[in-house]
Amino acid sequence: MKVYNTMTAKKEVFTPIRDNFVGVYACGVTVYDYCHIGHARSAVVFDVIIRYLRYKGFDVKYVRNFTDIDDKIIKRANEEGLSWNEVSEKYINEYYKDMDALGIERANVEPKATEHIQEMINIVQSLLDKGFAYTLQEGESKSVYFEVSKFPEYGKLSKKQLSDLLAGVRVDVNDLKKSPADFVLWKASKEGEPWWESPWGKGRPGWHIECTAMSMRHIGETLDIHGGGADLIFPHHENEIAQSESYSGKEFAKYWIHNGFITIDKEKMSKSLGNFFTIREILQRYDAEVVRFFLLSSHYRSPLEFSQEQLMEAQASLDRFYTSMDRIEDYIKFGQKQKPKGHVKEEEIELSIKDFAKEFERAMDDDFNTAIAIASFFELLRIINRYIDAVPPLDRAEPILSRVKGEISKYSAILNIFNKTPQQWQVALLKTKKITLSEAEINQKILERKKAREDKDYKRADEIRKELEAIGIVLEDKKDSTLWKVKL
RNA sequence: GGCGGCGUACCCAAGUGGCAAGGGAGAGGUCUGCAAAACCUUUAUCCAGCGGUUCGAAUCCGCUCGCCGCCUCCA
Repeated sequence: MKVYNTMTAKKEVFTPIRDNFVGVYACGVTVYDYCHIGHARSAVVFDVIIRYLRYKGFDVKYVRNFTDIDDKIIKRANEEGLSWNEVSEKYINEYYKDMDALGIERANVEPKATEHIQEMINIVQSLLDKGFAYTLQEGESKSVYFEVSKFPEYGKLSKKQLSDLLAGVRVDVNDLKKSPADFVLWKASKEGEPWWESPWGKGRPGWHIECTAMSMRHIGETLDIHGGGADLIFPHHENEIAQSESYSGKEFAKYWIHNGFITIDKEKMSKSLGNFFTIREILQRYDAEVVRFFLLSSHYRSPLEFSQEQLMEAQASLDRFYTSMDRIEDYIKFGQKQKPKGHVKEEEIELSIKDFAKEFERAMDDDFNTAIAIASFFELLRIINRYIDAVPPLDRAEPILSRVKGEISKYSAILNIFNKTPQQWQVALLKTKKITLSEAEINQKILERKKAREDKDYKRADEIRKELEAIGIVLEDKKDSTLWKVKL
């Protein structure tokens, strides 16, 4: 299995540090607002990576944190007249609502920064003791800064030269830091801000230190995989490396995995540009599976352009998938009603199933290429459709089609898409398309039309078809039944 | 300004040295009471442009053009 490592800028063979154990730490979210589709991408990407690592037999410990104290949370609390922890608690709950809807599995540990204050203080103290950090008096208390020049490898992840960084930096006149590139480990708290007691007086943690404290406590001093959005490479992960490696004297993480951005009109989606969509507003109009499919339909490192058209396409692809699945189920249920039209050998289907599994793994082994993994499902379905078209005898077709279903559900569990029944998919569409007609009512209409057709009252039958189509339901007549589908 | 990435058909999107995956859309056909689905055929002699390396390049190298990201909080 190969994984692209931001540190080396190459795909590398993946080998865990400790036998079969894989410790993964992914930077989660700062909980001060609703999550947007960019957060969803990161969450879905790492969800699939974790699922695949487990499928490969690794013993994965997945840690994903919540940053529950920082400037934005404090600001939000002041705006809403709440305490900082009421804000963080609220948005953690909202986070779970969105992520659960998207089928994101919970991490093994989901630690909060504020539950690790003591660990952070210990690390900061140690960095001071070792001479990597210094204090500055700020008001009543002191802040602690990491002195970047003490870490010669600074910039190795983001491929930046310290001198270049300093050249471009905006100098704050009030800044007493030894160097503008130095970053805060522990912040002296200002009047009215939340604080914790520390050797430096009342203060709160800097942003980066929490990840060092939490990853070391829950995994160890060296992580197998550290991940997050590409925007975290600098400065967040760079700073984490500096403080962690200075503290432990060990490599902080073996593999660095970063997902690309969601763009809108080619520009990065961001709060400041105001061009973002929250997960929940998208889920109003599209089923969560559509969103997941969309997010996995391109490689995780590529930029991904978000638009209505993209979501519609994802929806159409899923519909095609479920239509084929329905056909398979239908064949198993009703079997052969016509004379065989060809002679597709079952051995060939066996082979195709094996090819599908191989192709899926080959794709995922190559830096989690979900785009190809998804394509492999469609390739298999095309072959199965062709097989069913040949009208094979049921005694031969039933076992092989059941196997196809089994294989599909085995691999779809890794992506956590393609896992509904065709029926559930259509019901999900009724909901997102805001069609108020119930399944029972639709079936009633179908029954009525069936009678009309039996009486050769095609005029009435067509009326019913048109009536349903007007509210967004299309009918497909099959040999033994009529299938209803939501018009896309 | 420094560093990095991207540019593949009408649209989305794989492919990183050996005849250009997959999905959507379009066209023609088979099937069908009608319709749909499905299947078959078809849609890039070519991968931003120009040059080079090679028996051979979308894939490697150089230059040019265009777009984007990071350098400040950010998934």
